Amino acid sequence: MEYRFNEIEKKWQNVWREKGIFNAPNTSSKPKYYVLSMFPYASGVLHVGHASNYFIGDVISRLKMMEGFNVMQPIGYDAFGMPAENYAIEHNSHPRLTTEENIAAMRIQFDSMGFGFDWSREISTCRPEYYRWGQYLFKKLYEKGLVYRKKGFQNWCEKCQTVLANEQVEDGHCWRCGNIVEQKDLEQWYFKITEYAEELLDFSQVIDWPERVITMQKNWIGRSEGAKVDFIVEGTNENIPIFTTRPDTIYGVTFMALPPEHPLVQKWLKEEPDNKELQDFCHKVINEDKVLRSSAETIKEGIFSGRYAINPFNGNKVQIWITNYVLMDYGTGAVMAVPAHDQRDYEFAKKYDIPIKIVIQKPDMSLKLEEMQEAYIESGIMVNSDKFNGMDSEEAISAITNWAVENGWGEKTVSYRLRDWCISRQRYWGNPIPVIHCPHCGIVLVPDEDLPVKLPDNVQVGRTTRNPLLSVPEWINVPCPKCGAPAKRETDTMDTFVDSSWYYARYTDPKNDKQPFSRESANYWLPVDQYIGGIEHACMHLLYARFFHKVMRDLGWVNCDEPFARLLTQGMVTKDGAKMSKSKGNVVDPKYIIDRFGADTLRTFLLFASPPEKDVEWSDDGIMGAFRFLNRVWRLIDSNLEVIKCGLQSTECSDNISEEIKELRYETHYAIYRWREDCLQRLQFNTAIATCMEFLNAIVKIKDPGKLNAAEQQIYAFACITLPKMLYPFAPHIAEELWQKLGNENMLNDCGLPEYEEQYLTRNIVTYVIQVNGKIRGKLEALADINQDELQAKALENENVKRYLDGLNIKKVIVVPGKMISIAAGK
RNA sequence: GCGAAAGUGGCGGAAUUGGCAGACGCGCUGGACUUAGGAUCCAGUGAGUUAUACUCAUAGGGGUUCAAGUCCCCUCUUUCGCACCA
Repeated sequence: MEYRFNEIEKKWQNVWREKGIFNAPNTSSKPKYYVLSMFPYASGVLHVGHASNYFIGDVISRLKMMEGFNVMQPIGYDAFGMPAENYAIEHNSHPRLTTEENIAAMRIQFDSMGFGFDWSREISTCRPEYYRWGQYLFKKLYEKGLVYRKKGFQNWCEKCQTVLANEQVEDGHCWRCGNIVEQKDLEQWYFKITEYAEELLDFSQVIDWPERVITMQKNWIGRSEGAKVDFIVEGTNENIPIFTTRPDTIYGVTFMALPPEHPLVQKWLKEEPDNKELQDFCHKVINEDKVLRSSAETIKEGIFSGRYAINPFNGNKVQIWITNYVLMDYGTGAVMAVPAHDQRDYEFAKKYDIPIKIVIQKPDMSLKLEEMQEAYIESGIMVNSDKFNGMDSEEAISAITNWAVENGWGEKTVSYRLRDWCISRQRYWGNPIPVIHCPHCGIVLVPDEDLPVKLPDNVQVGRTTRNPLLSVPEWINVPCPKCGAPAKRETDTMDTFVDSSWYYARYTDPKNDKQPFSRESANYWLPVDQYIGGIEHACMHLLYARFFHKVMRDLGWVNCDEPFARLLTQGMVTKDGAKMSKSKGNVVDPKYIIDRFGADTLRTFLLFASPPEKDVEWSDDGIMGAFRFLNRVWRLIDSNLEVIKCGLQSTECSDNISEEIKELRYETHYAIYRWREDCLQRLQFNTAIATCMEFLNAIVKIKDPGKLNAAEQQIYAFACITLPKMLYPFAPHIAEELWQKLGNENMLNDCGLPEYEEQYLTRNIVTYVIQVNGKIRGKLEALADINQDELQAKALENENVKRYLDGLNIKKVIVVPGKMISIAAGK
């Protein structure tokens, strides 16, 4: 019978569904294992690139089931957001409809690929049953003081008509549409992720995260230790706190640098409305592109404020400059400028003829002001620094900080590059922020019993460039929940990254309508044992989710410290060297492949082509290779069915076994051994599949199994029945079919992992390589347990070896048991 | 500029602790067979050389070692991340 993949795949997909084998119970005698692949955006189409991500999770999930775990592998949809809204606009429809249509289409696609998802846990972030709890979480965060509103200059994408978080700005462009990001002064909602900065730097509770992701997050959070020091504005009692990582250079301060956004500068602007130069400069800088402005290549500019600050350490009076190179939202938003020892300050001082003062000398004291071409930023010996002179500058950092603390001028502090997370978006298709603005009571949270704040349906998306919610007065105008006075709903919706920051926890209890999830479910399943997703989320989703998880822990909802114990960042599928994408027109539709070769072929090819974390280049020829392989497996078992079944029943234990079959027995157990290493220890599925192929080649070498004696048939049958087991995680349909054909009544997820026997992992005859002075000069076959002297003697008898030893004295012989004999010889 | 990872046949990729470099697959070459298929089976396939023998070969150069793709030093290239964060 030929390999009818279409029939087989449908058959088993139905069986799996009917038996519900992938529906994980929330209680079990088995240990739990939670496998999760980052949920897809509800775009309606899965190309093979998406599919390959989920195949990795599916392999792990099936392996863990075989291993005896209670495995949960849920799936859902990230369904809010601009692409869905834009898609609806293009199709002149409503995102609710188009999104649900998309989800239905994706479900069919997922099913056709044979995924073992627990469909009973399916979620979609755009459904009120889900987003209701996102609003509830927002309220909890608000109550904990982790939510605030702030007016300020924001990343704004004109095309998407919304603000963007810093993480969503890539090289000055919108991460979604590529439009140039502008600055707009807006009042926005923030989550205080910085409150958790220190803990987010701690990765001690994750097991197997790629070092790369950890480094990226650490850099993104950007912890700097330093000091805060107060400088007083001369003649006033106004204080300018500065943050510096180099307190050792404080005697070298020759000016102060403030950004135009600094509150003091803003105050001076009000005091001097007629100072045109000052007004113009500040206005110009504030409106400059933020990204451009914060680029190292931008020319530093500034204007003297006419005011002076007093250095508390020496009483020196220094000019206060307003500049374009200081950022308001880092540190204290003010810099003590030390041109001699900071390159940026140096450039600025040179340009505006501000004095430069050396306070750190090179160890050889060779630093001269006249010869300086750039700032000396290394450590050295303290000079011109009063009582600290002669001290090593590294030591001076703490000495000077302590001195400031003792005198009440400053303190030791830590600054982070990480900014608070701006979560408001001026778009319709997102989770409404559950807030009502009352003219009397101010910001009022929507009471729990009124949740969810549902998105109004009667919205014409695309009619206006403004937030469509602004055009629904019956939705906006509500009585204040506190005082009953006419009030207005918040029209901002939440960043979709909020929705995806806690979905992994919702899966543990997806139908709960009393709370986001029960503690029991969450604590049973969490943390996610294996998370799988793209590296592009290193500083976005993965950081946000860790933040949310820690907040939920502090709310007492979950016990563990981290959401994702192990993380695998999978590579993408490329075609013609580029990432598959609709815009590039290089997508491959899985349906096309499945119709022609089956899902098992698609899975096998993608998993075989490269290790999971590396990119895979799409190859039509590669598909053929995988297809051929599965056909060979099919033919082997299908055409030897009777012999195998007979062998399986045999209990013959005679020693009358040919060398050929002994070799097969060795190959079988060795294949199992390697497969287990690759699958369970290294998660290297490409080599696990290669092992399956080699194993098949080894079995096929036995030409006429019908002629084997009973003992041999038993070994042969064991090999043949092991192959479907090994194939199951990768090509589950064909594996189940062959398993059943061989007379098994259970299912493969339930039959345990293939087991090897230690005694068969060694061959009795081993090939030894003989090296002379590091070069291979011969080989010999010997019994594995041969003694060393005998082996050495045999090696020296080899004709070719003799030739190369001619005229030389043997100096040393090294025997590597079971592998080689290395002879070192010389004159 | 700083940091990290990587560099192996025509291609994708193997090589567990330093122990036969190129597993497995693709492609290619030759052959068999035929039910002419998107077949299948057999043999070969790093380069070089009169070769069952040898030489060279894991980006390049040096080193350690009986033995190096693997360890150490230098150089080059590529990819990724960060890049006025005081």
